[in-house]
Amino acid sequence: MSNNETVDRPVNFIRNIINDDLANHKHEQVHTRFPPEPNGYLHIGHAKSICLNFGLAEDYKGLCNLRFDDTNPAKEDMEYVDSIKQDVQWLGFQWAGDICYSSNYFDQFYAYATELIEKGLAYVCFLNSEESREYRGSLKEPGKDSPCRDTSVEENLALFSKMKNGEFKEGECVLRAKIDMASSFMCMRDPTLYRVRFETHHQTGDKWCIYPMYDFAHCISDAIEHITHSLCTLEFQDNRRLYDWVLDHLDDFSKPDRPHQYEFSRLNLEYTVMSKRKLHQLVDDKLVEGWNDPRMPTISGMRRRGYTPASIRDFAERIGISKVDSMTEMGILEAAVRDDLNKVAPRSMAVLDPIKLVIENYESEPEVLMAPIHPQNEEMGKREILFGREVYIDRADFTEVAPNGKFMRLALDKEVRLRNAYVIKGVRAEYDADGNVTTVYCTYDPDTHGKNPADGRKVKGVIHFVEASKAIPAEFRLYDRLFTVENPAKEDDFESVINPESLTIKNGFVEPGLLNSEPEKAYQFEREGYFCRDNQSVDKQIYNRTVALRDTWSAK
RNA sequence: AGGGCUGUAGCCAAGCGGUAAGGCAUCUGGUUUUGAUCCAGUGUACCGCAGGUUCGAAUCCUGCCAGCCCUGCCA
Repeated sequence: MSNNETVDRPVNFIRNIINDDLANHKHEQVHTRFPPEPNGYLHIGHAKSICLNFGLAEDYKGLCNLRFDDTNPAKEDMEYVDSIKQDVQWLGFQWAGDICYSSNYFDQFYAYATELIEKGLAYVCFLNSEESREYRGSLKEPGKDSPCRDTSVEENLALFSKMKNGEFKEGECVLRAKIDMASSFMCMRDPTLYRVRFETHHQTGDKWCIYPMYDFAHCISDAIEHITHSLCTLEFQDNRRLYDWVLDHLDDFSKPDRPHQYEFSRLNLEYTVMSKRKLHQLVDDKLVEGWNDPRMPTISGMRRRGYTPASIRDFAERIGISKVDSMTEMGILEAAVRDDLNKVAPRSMAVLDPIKLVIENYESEPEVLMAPIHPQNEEMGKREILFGREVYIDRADFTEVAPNGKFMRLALDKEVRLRNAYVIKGVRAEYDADGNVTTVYCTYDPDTHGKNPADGRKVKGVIHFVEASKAIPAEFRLYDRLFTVENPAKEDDFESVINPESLTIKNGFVEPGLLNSEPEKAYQFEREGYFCRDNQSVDKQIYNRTVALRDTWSAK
């Protein structure tokens, strides 16, 4: 690659392979693909693969296809193809040309299967699934040949044609590759290439009643699309032998520039699950609101929660690509969002757990004050906030007697600054029957807006507030990890280890300026965290907390 | 004697025979009208273990140990 055109990315073993392939002119242009099966929603693990495949294509000025690996109509649905397209685009990537479907190649797969039969490399097998399993042998013992293994080419051709024409029932027979029943790779013990399924396919309707298996379809799809580097996760390492076998035995593809498969480790994130099966189960069992529940590791859930495409791409870059079976800390993801949001999120003030604060020496009507939208970025401008005799502050920001000299919040007879406004001093507090503070009374120093007290006294603490008369009531949804253990997938019953406090709802107030806040748009509620308006309840004032601010204090 | 992979600081991850990058986390200072940000500093990593080759090994060889994956007509 030419130096000054490329982005400075962390190196990884796949980039090393590509660099070699380009240097040796094995390929002239990089062509990758992201090949999801449309049988569920995309999650952060898919995002890792998307960023890898599309990122490689971008950096090497190559191409990346979006291909739906839709060879099993029984599990697939258009709902999923639509959401997958949306998620890929939302992440900021554009596929090369039209969307591809493995099902586009059904005619070609059929022809290539026929080629294998003609070469004596595939046969129709009538063993049922139990028999087939017995014949396969075990990890330590070789399998034995199917009685159908010696059927003549002519007979096999006729049989396969009958399969295609619907003359066999589901499960009655399959097309198998004739490889080696004693191979140490289980996937090479005469693997199934085609099975009979009387299913309506979301793309091809009822045209077919036989469908190719992944191992047969995937390598050929890659080859048809001229994919150069076929990247997948570690569990397909053994399957690579079959990938190579199929392409090497087909005249169209047994060439040096055919695609090759390379495997990297999938993403494991602490305190969540990543398998589609488990995610499906959470949705089906109504343990979450849906695929787009903000606690889900799905792209749509994270989008609703307030994660940005940039933060997810940055996360993918931070964790890198390797073959190590690893467990990534949530902290890396959180650091990535905070980094992005800190730069772009307008600041605002919201009180999540309000108590009333009355400023006894403030007699006039509420006044308008100007506050920076971003304290480190003047170009973002200023916003109007209200200040008046009655404001809301957070319950956690007041205590009658400061516990120690390091306490930076409001206490009786102690001064603190109301952010973007004046310095106040606690006078007295009122409590309800349960002993909870209801109202705090204070006085303010009118000469402290935008400046420190003239007499030089230092006021260290700053707390946020919302003026009461015009405050907009709002609901705040605070999210915590979905599970209580680092690796819930290891649990016998992962649902038993769900965090009962993964969602906490608070009712408080936001600034009037947020009346028409946009769903999914990030705000920093100062001292509280990053929030965005919920995209599923736009008529209400509901804010999802994306992530709290980094907290180096409360740990004590 | 099944096979395929992987083992570098708490986590992620460079390194590919010349004497251990970087990020996250941690901790310490400084700045600060967010206990945030920002800035500066902060890690004896017996490079899974044990041998061997070499002037020199995380890097090459041998043996061992640990973890993950493979017996769907799923992908």
